[in-house]
Amino acid sequence: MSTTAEASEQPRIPLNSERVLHAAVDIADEEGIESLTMRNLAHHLGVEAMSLYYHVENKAALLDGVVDVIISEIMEEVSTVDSPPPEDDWRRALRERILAARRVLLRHKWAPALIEQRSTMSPAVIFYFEGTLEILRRGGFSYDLAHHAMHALGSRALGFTQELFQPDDAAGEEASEEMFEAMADQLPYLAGMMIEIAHEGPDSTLGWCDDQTEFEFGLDVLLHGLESRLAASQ
Amino acid sequence: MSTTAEASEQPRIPLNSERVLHAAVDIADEEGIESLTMRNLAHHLGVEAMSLYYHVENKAALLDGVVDVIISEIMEEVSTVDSPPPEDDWRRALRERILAARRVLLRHKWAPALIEQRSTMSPAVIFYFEGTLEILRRGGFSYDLAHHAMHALGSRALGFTQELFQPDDAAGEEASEEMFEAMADQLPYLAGMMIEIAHEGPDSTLGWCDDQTEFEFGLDVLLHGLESRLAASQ
DNA sequence: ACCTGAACACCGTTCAAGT
DNA sequence: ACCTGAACACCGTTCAAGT
Repeated sequence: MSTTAEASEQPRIPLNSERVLHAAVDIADEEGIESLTMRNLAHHLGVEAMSLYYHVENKAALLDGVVDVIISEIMEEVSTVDSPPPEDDWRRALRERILAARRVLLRHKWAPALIEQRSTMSPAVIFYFEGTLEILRRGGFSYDLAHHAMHALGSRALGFTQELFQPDDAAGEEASEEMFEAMADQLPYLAGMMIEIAHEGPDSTLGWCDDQTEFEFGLDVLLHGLESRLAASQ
Repeated sequence: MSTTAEASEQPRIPLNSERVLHAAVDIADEEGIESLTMRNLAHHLGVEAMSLYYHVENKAALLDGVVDVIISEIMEEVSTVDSPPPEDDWRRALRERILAARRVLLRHKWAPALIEQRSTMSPAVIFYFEGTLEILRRGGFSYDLAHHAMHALGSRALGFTQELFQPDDAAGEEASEEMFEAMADQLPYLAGMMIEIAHEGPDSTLGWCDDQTEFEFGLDVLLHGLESRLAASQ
């Protein structure tokens, strides 16, 4: 799948932008997004770096294309869930849509940061939000309230939220804990929380993003709050 | 303030890490974060690039230091607001704290992305969250619920949320609109929303982040939702 | 103690050239 | 139509050396 193409005698299959983009996703998945360089990508495809520019305008366009691949994957995943019609239960329909999107991002942990970074107004992203808006409208939201709701959801609508501290390796976690202990006497509330809450191991699922239960808690708080607004508007 | 130090006959004031970090913030403010390179930073300080490594371990440490400068500025701003004691009105106290933090980020629009990117568990960040947790506790939250609440707030607790599409220049906006119009017939809900909602000009305040009214809407929805949870827990 | 110059290993990208 | 090689203008960083 992602084996580096070796110099072989077989006639070379010509590249196309689709193959380039999927190879880019594979590299990000397996080696991390920081390894996604033009030179490394070319190497994986058994080609010189400069050849990529025939299929992709530049690196920025490559990254936009990668985001599109991920969003397309999200669209596919979202289309497989069979929620109740939004007229019956918009809250459940929206919730399941968002959790489906999240499932895809769990397979590509580097993707949330990239999606935010590039804030791409691509067709794929637009279509995704069209579907989200449809649920809200069919659930009874005015355009105005639906618009606010989508802003309030923010990146959560796509299945992720950037969590502040989430050490990405064990070393980082250890360092944080040491620092924390050194300051514990000046941090009565945090210290109290640490004592009371069983720090239940590495449940974090989306890299430096939140883990599943926290994501669902925050999502449900928002959905509940939005429901109040909807009720007040009707 | 940020003028490049010229070759002058005055005896050179020796650098220190504080001056380095503040110069770095100035560069990010005035030239954009992408202009914050070791070489450019050194040039602004009238020094060779290699000199910086005497005061800062490497670029990663520089960026962590820059984040700390911003968080310190937030701490200062937050300390100037005189909210009611959280025992009387935790919701207002928390709201005003968050909006104060946001005011600082509006002065450093590049900062939210950097803060997320580096997810630094620095003393400054920890102290900020200690203060947030204090409000929740004194407002009646259990440690467990307060913990969930802080996750639910996420980066909003620091005064920002990363909005998905927010074109950063006029050209980008125009391009998006063209694309949108080309697809309008396949996007009935988004098209309907566009028609109904007056697209009230460039109100966006935090770069590709949300504008002030949307931020407050989302914040209030969350605070309301959290209040429900609190009431249910008491 | 503080700063420098040359050099290295990387980037993305251009341009003219090959098949 | 598709790919390449050499070169350019950048990065962050090392290391040995200067004052």
